[in-house]
Amino acid sequence: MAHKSPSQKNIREWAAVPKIVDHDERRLELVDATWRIIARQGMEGATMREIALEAGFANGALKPYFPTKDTLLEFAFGHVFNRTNRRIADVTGGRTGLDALQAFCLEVLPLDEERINEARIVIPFWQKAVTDPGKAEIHRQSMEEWADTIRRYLAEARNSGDVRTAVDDSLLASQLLNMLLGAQIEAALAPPGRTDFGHEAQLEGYLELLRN
Amino acid sequence: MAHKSPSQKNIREWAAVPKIVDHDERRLELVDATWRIIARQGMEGATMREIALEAGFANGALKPYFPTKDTLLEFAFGHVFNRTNRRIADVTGGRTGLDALQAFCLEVLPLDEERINEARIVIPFWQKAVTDPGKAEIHRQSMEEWADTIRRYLAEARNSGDVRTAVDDSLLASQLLNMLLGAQIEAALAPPGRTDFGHEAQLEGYLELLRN
DNA sequence: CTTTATTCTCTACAACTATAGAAAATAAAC
DNA sequence: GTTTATTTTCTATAGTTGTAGAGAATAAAG
Repeated sequence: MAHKSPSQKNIREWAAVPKIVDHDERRLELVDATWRIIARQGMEGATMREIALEAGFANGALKPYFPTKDTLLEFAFGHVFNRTNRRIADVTGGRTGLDALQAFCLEVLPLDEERINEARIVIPFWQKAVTDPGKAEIHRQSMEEWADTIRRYLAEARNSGDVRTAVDDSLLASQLLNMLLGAQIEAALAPPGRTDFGHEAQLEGYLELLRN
Repeated sequence: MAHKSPSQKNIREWAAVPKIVDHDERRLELVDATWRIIARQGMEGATMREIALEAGFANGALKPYFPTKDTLLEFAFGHVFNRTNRRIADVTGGRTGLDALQAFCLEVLPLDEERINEARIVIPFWQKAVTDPGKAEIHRQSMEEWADTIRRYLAEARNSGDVRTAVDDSLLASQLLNMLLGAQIEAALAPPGRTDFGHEAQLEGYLELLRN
């Protein structure tokens, strides 16, 4: 515990109180700078110095907020995940069945510049995860959650008669999940500026397969 | 040109001829060592010193065979690609239609330890490709070739009546390709030792979707 | 102004990197 | 043995990295 409680700020009754920065907010600022660097220069450019510079600080200013680089990266990756999941929750709220499934996929697919950038961030994360069991576990858990979600929507779609294929739902969920991951790679490796990969049509086509 | 022609060795008529190593073969040795290091310790462990050690040499011994690290890595990545494509050619030879398509996919999927290791290598490659247009182009071209192959098999399968779905073949090819890429990620991030991810069943299920 | 706690800059450092190149080891031919 | 061309080791170098920590800058309160 290096910096008191991060959430309750400016609570001090007796004396000089020059505390200005909200540590949580600052952490998010730094994560945002990190995010920008990785998207622009790739993981190799994401040095502590470069991140600090991007955030408008000098070399050592990150230390009080992230004791180590790995802490910063872990936080940054987690933040992207959380944001994606929040967007998913927003978009699928109220929907069910194939409709919800489509909304879910459209939110995960790299369909605009922002989400293509996220794809450019998730690939370095995967590389780290290859040799970092902790990060691999984060990924595994996220994917399991997503698979559960997909299976739930598929079950609803079967009840309503929208999905009629004889293929097992668990297989379908795995297929769809892998398709979504593959789409990240395609988008992340494309030359900057490209935003159309036909992923919507690809998704439509897949959902069509499920209806038969 | 640092080391004469690499292919024609031991051709010398007049005097002392102590040349022993076949440069091409040595390059493959070094690439193999690199491959092992990346699979075991990840990309971060693949330093020139570590690679040399793994190959049984000292620090500077790689220089005559690969003038720079990037040369070595590019060659190593290319070698994995070529080997995969050679295996694909072996396995699909003589087959057509859905049969060939299945064989193709089963060869690309990470179904055994060796191909899971290849998945652990392709992810670092992807990360490099995110900021290295040259490597991205290698990937793009490979994927285009694979997509062509898949489309050819799909066309054959339609002619024979095996594939009857109304969904366009190009969309199907993209779907399948992305599924294959996603499977690489799943396998590469799994804890070492796991070899069964249900990818065969996933593939069977997808081919079943195409038949309807 | 002074006091005081916080925030940030700046310099320093040890570890590690790719790479270069001199020198030693090597092994065939004589 | 000597000669000779190749191969490999070894040491050196310049650059970069994450991290540490002293000190300066900062800003509110008295």
